[in-house]
Amino acid sequence: MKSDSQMKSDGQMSVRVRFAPSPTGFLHVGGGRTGLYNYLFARGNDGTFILRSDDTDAARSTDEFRVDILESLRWLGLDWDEGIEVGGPIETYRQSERLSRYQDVVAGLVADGKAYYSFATPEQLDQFRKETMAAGQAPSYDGRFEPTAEEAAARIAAGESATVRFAVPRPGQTTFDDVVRDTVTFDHVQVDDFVILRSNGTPTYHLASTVDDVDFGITHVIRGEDLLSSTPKHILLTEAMGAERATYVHLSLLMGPDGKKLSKRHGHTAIKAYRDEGYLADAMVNYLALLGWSPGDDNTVISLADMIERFDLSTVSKNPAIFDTGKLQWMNGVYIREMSADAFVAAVRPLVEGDLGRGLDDAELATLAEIAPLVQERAKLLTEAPAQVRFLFGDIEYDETSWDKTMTKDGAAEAVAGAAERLAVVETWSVEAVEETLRTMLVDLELSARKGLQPLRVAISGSSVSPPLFESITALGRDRTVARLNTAKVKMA
RNA sequence: GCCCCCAUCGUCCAGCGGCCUAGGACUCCGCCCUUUCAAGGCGGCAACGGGGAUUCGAAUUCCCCUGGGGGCACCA
Repeated sequence: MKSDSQMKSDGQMSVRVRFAPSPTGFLHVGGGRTGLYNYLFARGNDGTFILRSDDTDAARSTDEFRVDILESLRWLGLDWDEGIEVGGPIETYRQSERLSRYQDVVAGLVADGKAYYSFATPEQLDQFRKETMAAGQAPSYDGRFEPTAEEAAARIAAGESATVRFAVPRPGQTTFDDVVRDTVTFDHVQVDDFVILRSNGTPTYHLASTVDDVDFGITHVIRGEDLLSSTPKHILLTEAMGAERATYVHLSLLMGPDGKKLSKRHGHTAIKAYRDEGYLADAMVNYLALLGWSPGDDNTVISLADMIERFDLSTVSKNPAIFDTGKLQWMNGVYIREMSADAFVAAVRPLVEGDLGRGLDDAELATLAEIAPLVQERAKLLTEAPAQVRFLFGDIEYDETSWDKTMTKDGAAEAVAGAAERLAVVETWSVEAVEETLRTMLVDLELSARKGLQPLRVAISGSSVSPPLFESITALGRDRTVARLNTAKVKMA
């Protein structure tokens, strides 16, 4: 099955991994992490990262989800070498387009006696499961209600519909060495004779996924722990096809802050929701990588290149990690501060324009660039930026609490009036000149920095919280600064 | 009910028989810096789930218990 092209020059089988989401939902953070681990492993081992669409469930798959998954992956920067939209040696990477291949495999399995037509009714199966469970046994269906092969063939020939089930060999057991979980064994009495082909002729997940892993030459199946107990089915199928089993790697699942399975009620689970909230892809990737893996030393902020170099599947943690946005937020702040001012302006500009409801002209863009470094230091999320720079581009509203807290204090009126007067006549408008002017004023008026400067902040920005004052005033410009000071002065009188 | 997996600070990780009076990061709390808010610096609180066993020695190995998670579909 494995072709020569998959062999590296040193004779080692080259790594081929796949990320195979099904378009029945948005790409969520757990999926993102699984994709990332596949990506890191492939990149670090000179391997091939494949994106496949496990869309055998036509009823639940939608184009909206298909698009979301691709966009989310691209946003994260997890580019794939083969698969959806980029193509490769396989004709198609969509399972919905490989139906005949699955049907052929199933036909072969039936011919070999490794699978059989099943006519058991849902009611029969239901009752069987109830009874075996009540009897303290595993509710695994073993084909006990099925007719003989000859009879089955006759009924099929007569046009009756049936599912096809894989005949799990019993007694028996399947053991495999999972890279993160070590040796795992399942007794076949725990494994159901699972359906591989539905009565409508479409394959189930187990069949399609296994056939594809074999056909695509997947060497390492890296996926969520929810599939751990399905692995015997996949191994049995693989070997029934005469193929060699892949190496399995089951990643623990992501939990919500309450330790329960991560779900909507914990907040956003969709990757793109984080983008929209103002998270940076780099921060997200860094955070996700550390949820279950560490580079081994004390580093927590680590570049993608370093991650690739140091990532090691065998050191991935076995225990489920809680997805906690607190640390993600901190990390996002770190990444925002690391951005170049240009990159930051580019990222934040649409947000600012959206907030203003209009575009920024060149002069305003220059102002934004000027203040950008100061905003970067104060933002944990890109989406916080608009509120911080709003006073530079639009009309201000006074925050009531801020006003009451500062403008009614002793010296506030004098400071505002004095600043208006002095700033109006500053010769060269610069941060240094503004600072010098105002500091001189503080001395002249015998005001502390707190008493003399805070009122100015409220006057020009509307709030007692803003980027640093001298820079803000400088960026605002002389005319508007003086106008705002005068407006405040009138309001205070 | 049955099977499988997991178990170190509130959270994410380090630790792979002695280097552990258990280390780092986030959070939280002090202090410093300071025109606000941040950022930064310094310091602090905080954990090996319980019980056996092995061993000269156990967070590290084994067993049991407890707790958490996953699975048992014509979903993936």
